[in-house]
Amino acid sequence: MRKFERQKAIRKLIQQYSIDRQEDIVKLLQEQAIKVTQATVSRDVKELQLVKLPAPNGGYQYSLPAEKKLNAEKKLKKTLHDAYLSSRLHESFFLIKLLPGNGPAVASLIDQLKVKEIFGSLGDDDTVLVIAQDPRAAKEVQRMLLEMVS
Amino acid sequence: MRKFERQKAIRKLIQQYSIDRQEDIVKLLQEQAIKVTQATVSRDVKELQLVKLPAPNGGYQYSLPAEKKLNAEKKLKKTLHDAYLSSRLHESFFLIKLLPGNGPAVASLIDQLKVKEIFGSLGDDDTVLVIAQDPRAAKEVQRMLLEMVS
DNA sequence: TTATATTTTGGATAATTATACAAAGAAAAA
DNA sequence: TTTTTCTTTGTATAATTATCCAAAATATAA
Repeated sequence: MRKFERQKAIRKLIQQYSIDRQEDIVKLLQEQAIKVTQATVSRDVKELQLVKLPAPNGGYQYSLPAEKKLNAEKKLKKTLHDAYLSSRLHESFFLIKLLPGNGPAVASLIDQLKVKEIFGSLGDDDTVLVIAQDPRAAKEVQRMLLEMVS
Repeated sequence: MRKFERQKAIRKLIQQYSIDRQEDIVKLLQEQAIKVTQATVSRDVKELQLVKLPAPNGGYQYSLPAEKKLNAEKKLKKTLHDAYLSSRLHESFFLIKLLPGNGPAVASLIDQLKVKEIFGSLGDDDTVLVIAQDPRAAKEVQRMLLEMVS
């Protein structure tokens, strides 16, 4: 999906550069051959819950909502990368098989992401069950999580 | 100082209500007999480093920059309230006497506030020395900290 | 496939926020 | 005190962001 990639790119951009205008995001995306308007970026900023943070040195800067969430994502990515074995999608469920011992941590990290499509997740020793709002949402979740593995 | 009180009121307001426009802050301040324009609120928002956070349920909401800072202030207030003995101001220095054992904690909490007027602070067992940018800043700091005691 | 529903997007603009400038106010100096 | 300097504020407006609406794109159903 185009949208998800773009949002990912936006997250990367605001971490990399000091950006204080959505128009600048538009320009930087164009350099990556991603064409969008400020209107779309505004929507993305909202969905990603990015904030325009008054910087300590005067001026402003777009920023991730909380370091927490960021850290959760980093850890999840790392853990998935290390412990991921396989996964299956069925209706609203996305089931992940992991190396033994990693289930609870991964389930907890997924919860911390607070992705709106995810209703909840739970993990036993080597398995995590992610429950999405509906089958379509589950597909989104699958895409998002598999993205992290690679 | 008028400004400091107003900013304090603003902080309180955004914690109490779900506010998504600076104009609403203006209105709510008026109910407290504090008259300001949106322009001033915009400056206050910047100084307080408040952010307009996209809310999880759609919509927006002004919010404190990080819970961290808030917690630090709460703890500091509580500790000062419990352990404060006396204080003195001299040039750029503000010296606080505390019940024994509270110095390090208070110094650390003051640092966490990241008030721009404060250059740094250090504490031994029962004393904290706050070093301000200059004598005027020190007065500000004194005012702010004594405010917390009461 | 074609038709239908859903999602995403851009254009235009409304809504909101930030700031230049000048004036008022407060502090410091004389 | 008066004068000078620094800070704070409002007005007006520039700059930026959010959203309405319609079109395009995408997915789902038939």
